[in-house]
Amino acid sequence: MDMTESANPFALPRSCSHCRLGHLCLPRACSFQELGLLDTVIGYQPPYPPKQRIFSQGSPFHSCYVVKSGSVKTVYVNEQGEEKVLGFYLPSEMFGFEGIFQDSHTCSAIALERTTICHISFRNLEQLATQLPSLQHWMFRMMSHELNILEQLNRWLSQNCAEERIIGFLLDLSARQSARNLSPTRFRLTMNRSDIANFLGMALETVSRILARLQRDRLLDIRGREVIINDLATLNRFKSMDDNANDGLNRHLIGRG
Amino acid sequence: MDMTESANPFALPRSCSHCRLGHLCLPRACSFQELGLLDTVIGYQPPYPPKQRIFSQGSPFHSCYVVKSGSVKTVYVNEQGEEKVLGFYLPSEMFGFEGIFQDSHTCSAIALERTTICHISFRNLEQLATQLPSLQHWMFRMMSHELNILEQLNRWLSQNCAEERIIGFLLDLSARQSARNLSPTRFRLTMNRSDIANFLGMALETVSRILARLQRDRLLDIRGREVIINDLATLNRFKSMDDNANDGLNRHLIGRG
DNA sequence: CGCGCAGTTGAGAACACTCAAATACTGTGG
DNA sequence: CCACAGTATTTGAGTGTTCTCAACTGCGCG
Repeated sequence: MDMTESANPFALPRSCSHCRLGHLCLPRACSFQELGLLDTVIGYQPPYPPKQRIFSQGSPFHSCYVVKSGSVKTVYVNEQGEEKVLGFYLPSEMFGFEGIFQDSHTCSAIALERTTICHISFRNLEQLATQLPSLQHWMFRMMSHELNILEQLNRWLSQNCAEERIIGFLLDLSARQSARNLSPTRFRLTMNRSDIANFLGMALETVSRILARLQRDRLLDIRGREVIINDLATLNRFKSMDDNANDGLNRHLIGRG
Repeated sequence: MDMTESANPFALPRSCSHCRLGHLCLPRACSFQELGLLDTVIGYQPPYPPKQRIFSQGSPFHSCYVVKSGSVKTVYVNEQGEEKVLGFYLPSEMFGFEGIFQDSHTCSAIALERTTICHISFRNLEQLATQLPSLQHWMFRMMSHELNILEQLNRWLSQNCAEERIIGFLLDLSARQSARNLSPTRFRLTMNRSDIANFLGMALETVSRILARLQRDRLLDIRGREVIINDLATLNRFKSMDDNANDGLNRHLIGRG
């Protein structure tokens, strides 16, 4: 215990100033002098174990959240009890501000694995934002970014066939890996087939079949949840049928931040 | 010319303080004393004729926009030149802040009929927001609202069959009519079948066929673009298969604000 | 070692799509 | 005011992607 942050990804960071993800996160909006102020709005919790909820649909909105390590899915449950997976969040990605509007969360957030989260008091963040115009602007940009991602996802889901959606999903994950300096061609899916299918609006059997086909065509290798992308170029050609915008921070081509 | 605002819906308003849509719009965020400040960030233009663009995909982002009268669609065009209709906007509804993130618009906005628009300088609005915390909060809420709408739309598009999507679309329009004190059961579609189909992610023939079926079942009457909803209760039963959130301001059940 | 969950594979059915043609509207000019 | 061109909408027939149901395999954990 008490290892340095870089040695133990689950260690609680002392401060935003020392966070390795700072270049992708709130500190980006602040000058060096302002960085200390961020720590006044951010809280830390011990890691969440797999399947644990960070917040629940309908619960009061107090905070936004940033994934520090691990991954998270957000889920909406309707009156019939049917689940809809709304998105997946990887380290440095922020979620929870869907709750601002109604002052309560419209979905639940659930850890997909052992996951560390920074909690950002929204009330305090808002107050700080009135004093730091660059922070205010950064927040508007983040929310606008989320809008862009959702619009792109809408396009994706309503215009593309099952195969294109799956390829887009994998390439999105790949790009988000890259943004964090991880391999864009080798990674582990932290969600199961059912979550992927639900997120992409198709049957889980379809996901399975299409992944098998892509593997047969040697475009990728997938064993369980381990993915190795063999032919990024060809896959990109499938995908680039649609995309030309929203690459501002080299994140989230489709899917969620 | 120079008629009072209520007599001529296309007359340029003198100020937000006198706008009939104030209870649904920015003035809602301001105290009486602050109302005057709003006028410093808002500009007016002569009405846009049908099919005219309010802004174009890729153009620099300067303003957000509110529909004062008429209606607007937003459209994304991909590399192949295929269009995707992203949303429809009715009076009091705000659009354009998808452009904040990249500082340029990621879609085009096009008037569907003769339409009056209020232009809100975003730079000025941001500056004003640092001085009026309630305005800042209102903006966060509006953007969060847009997120809610898009997430709901995502759910709708990926979980529901064609018939349910069309019913949801009509009921959404109906609810938005209500919010402006117009009849929820009789209204005119300002977009063509192709736009509806594109927005809902289906073929226009499917829209046509399903509307014919709903008419045959006496749930509604539709002649061209004139809609009369006969059996709101039954239609709602179809739709309420899914919804229980996002009714905060009694607007946009699906579709866009 | 076996139970349970996750994932794969197969067969048949259904919904929505495409192509094609007919009909109804809209706006314009004579 | 009517005729006409062009567009919008409806309707039909056949096809295809994806879904559902069902059985089977593999993996992890107690």
